[in-house]
Amino acid sequence: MLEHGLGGASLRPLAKAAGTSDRMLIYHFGNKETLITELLGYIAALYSAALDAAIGNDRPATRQECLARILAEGRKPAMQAFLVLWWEIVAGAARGLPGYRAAAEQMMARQLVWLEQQMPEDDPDPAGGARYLMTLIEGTLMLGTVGHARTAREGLLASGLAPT
Amino acid sequence: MLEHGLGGASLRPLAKAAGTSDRMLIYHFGNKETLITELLGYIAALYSAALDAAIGNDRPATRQECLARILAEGRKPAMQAFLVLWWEIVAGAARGLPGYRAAAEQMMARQLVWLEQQMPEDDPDPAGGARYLMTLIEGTLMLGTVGHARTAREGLLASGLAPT
DNA sequence: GTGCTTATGTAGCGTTTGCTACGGGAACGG
DNA sequence: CCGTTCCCGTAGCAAACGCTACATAAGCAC
Repeated sequence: MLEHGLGGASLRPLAKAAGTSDRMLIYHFGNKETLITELLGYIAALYSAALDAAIGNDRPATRQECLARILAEGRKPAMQAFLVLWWEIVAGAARGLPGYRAAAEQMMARQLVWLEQQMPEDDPDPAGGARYLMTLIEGTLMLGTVGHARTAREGLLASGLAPT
Repeated sequence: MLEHGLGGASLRPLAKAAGTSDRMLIYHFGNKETLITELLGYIAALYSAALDAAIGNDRPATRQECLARILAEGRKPAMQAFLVLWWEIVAGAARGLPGYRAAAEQMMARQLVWLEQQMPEDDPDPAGGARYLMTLIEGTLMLGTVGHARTAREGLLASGLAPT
């Protein structure tokens, strides 16, 4: 799925990659639309599980360190491949395709509670701070995928949240 | 184009919307791929022109006001329709489709210089500040399109850059 | 053993895809 | 007037699309 894309993928190559036939995909899911929808739900759950697995038992001491850790997480190759799918989900949500919006919303909500848990223990405003960091993170990720990683880095640097 | 999408659109409905036939599209552009590529370039230029037109001669007094103005600009219906296309471009850039990355990079670079010009006159660090605001803006836009506008707003509020 | 449900392969349906072959009309240069 | 070039319509190609019809096993209930 990661290499074929979500909406643009057709049943036959997808089925071949899964080791079955297009006939079986339709048999199990009824039609392509519900296939995609259920797949989006699966991906969202998978993402939740990945977040749970990535939760460290040592909290960062500062927001800056918190941000640095998360961005380092996002630079891992596994996450990189996932990001390609993520932007397709965002695009689908923007276009109003069924299921995309719900999946994206769920994943962001999950990421938010994860971020709140990862905030420094003595943070004066964990809830607001998590939302602030989240906005910065998503902006950084987007700028990174369009070749403006440097812009984002310099922005964070100027904000005082610079990941050294 | 705005309603048919970029990559997912097929020649015939596209041509019909443009008042010609698919035959003509191929005649003028050679094939679909260069059609899309040139269209991306055109969109990037169009975006640049829109930014030029939106440049006010009165600079905002504070970063906060600067951010508020830009986000208000992004909430206009015309921009809303354009955003749908934008996320498709980001997704294409992430997937490595030809032309997408270049177009996205160009548009972001253009937006950056625009933002620098729009920074408060007495700002201590216009370059860094613009990059910081840009990261926040893109994060806010993304969260907005997946139904988390509230999250972004609360984040900006907690950051002290709250648009009232 | 006889039904019945579940799972899967083969073949193909009708449509859409990007693209091409062919031909004709309009404009223009000689 | 003739040839060339540009422009565009009609028709259609081979491939791929989502999906269906049909046959066929395998397992399980009785």
